[in-house]
Amino acid sequence: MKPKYEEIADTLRERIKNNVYKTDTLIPNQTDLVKEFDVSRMTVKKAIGILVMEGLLYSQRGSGTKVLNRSFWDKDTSPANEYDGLSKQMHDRHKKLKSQVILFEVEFPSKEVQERLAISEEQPVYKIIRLRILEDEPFILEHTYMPCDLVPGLTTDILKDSIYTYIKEQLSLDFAGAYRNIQADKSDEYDQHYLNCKKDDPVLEVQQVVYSKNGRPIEFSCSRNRYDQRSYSILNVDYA
Amino acid sequence: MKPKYEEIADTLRERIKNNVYKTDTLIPNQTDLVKEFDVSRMTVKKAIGILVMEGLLYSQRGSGTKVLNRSFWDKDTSPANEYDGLSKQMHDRHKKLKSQVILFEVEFPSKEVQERLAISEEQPVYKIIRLRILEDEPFILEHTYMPCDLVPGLTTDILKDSIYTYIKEQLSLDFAGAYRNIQADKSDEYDQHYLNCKKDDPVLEVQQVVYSKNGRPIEFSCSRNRYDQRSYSILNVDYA
DNA sequence: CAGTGGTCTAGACCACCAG
DNA sequence: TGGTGGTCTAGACCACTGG
Repeated sequence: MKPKYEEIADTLRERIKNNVYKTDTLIPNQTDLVKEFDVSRMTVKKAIGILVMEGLLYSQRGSGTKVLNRSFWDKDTSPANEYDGLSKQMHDRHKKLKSQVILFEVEFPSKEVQERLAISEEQPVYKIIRLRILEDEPFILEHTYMPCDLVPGLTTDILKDSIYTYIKEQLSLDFAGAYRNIQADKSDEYDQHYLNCKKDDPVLEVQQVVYSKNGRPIEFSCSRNRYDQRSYSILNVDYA
Repeated sequence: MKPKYEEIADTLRERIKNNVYKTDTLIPNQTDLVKEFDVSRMTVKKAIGILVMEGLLYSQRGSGTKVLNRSFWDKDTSPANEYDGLSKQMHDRHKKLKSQVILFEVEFPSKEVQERLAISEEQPVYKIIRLRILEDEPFILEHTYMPCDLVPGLTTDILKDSIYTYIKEQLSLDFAGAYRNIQADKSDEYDQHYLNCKKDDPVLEVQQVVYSKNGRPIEFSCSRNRYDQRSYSILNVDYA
């Protein structure tokens, strides 16, 4: 059962997308929305707060809540605050994503992996290297580590499809959040070979640790992105 | 006057920093905090929500609210969701930052700048190029555009110091949020000259648009960062 | 000035996790 | 089963914006 404020947020989001609430106009005030949805004002406000965070609305005390023009971001960039997996992201954009499994094995974790996944050296981890191919062009070279006990039953078939879908739907594990670090780097021979890039092409490296809702890190990964194919975007709003 | 929930959030943050609430232990439950601060539970919850967003606390229904171990992020990375300006960020870390003004002029905006700053072609903008030097090493080459009418009275002296301090303290303008895009790029001759980097060194490029609280974009800038000196970090939490 | 959103209260019920 | 945090209400007062 979804909370009411999420339902309301979904409804409002839909209205913005369908131009029921037009860009640069004010949406109905909170008292009217209270009447329409028959909830208390705190609930309406919380729903609006979500859309403010998403950059769709902007509230100003004294004047009202305005629909923002979001058109010019949302291009080919990846929102750096989503971590639902590449498969879903590309599926939503109707892009064709394939994954080539380069390596899939089990090992004891190195010092760094132990730290990132907060596990001991005796807890085995999957080590996965995948090449993600977008519209038949090499795109991202992805090194992933996951604790075996948290993600049992992984197979090559799953890796070719979507790990995240498997985790969510088969294992019923939810994500609580993620920590990411983004930097530029020179490409090494490995990158050049798989990403099919030139010797002096840089790569965009994204390291991330994803946490599951029970508090344990579920994934540590390092993505080497073709510099000309991928960029990250971040929207930041001073919470209202 | 700060809202109560911010005051409480500050207090709790302080306690975490001072180890009054220790890592991996539970903080007092919300009913106890209600008694201590003599506020309603909604207010306590909102305060906790802020710290959850900051990655300091983790709440779980049924068990309590735990202090997280934040130690291993927060190194030399820059949080990608702060935009208080480099001067403040480095001052907070006790790093010595200097700025060399390479260009400071006024012009009519190009098509791209018009779009980003949401202004017409007749509204003049400042065009600023600064080299930011950290601990006597070139660090970032920064191209900035700002609408003249929003930021009147800019001088070279201000540019050498901190634009953001000037905007906040002298002009009393507050920021509402920012939008950023991060990507890797090859360095051009301009970068190589000023950042003192090699021909095959990549750069990390960050474009950003900062919005003021009245809703207007106040800055459009493009930072070219030395790839070996700077990375961005993002913490993402599914709002609780 | 009227109207807006921001904060806050004092309750209530519910979903979830532990022992 | 007892205790936790998550949601929600029906009010209230305040701060700010705009005419």
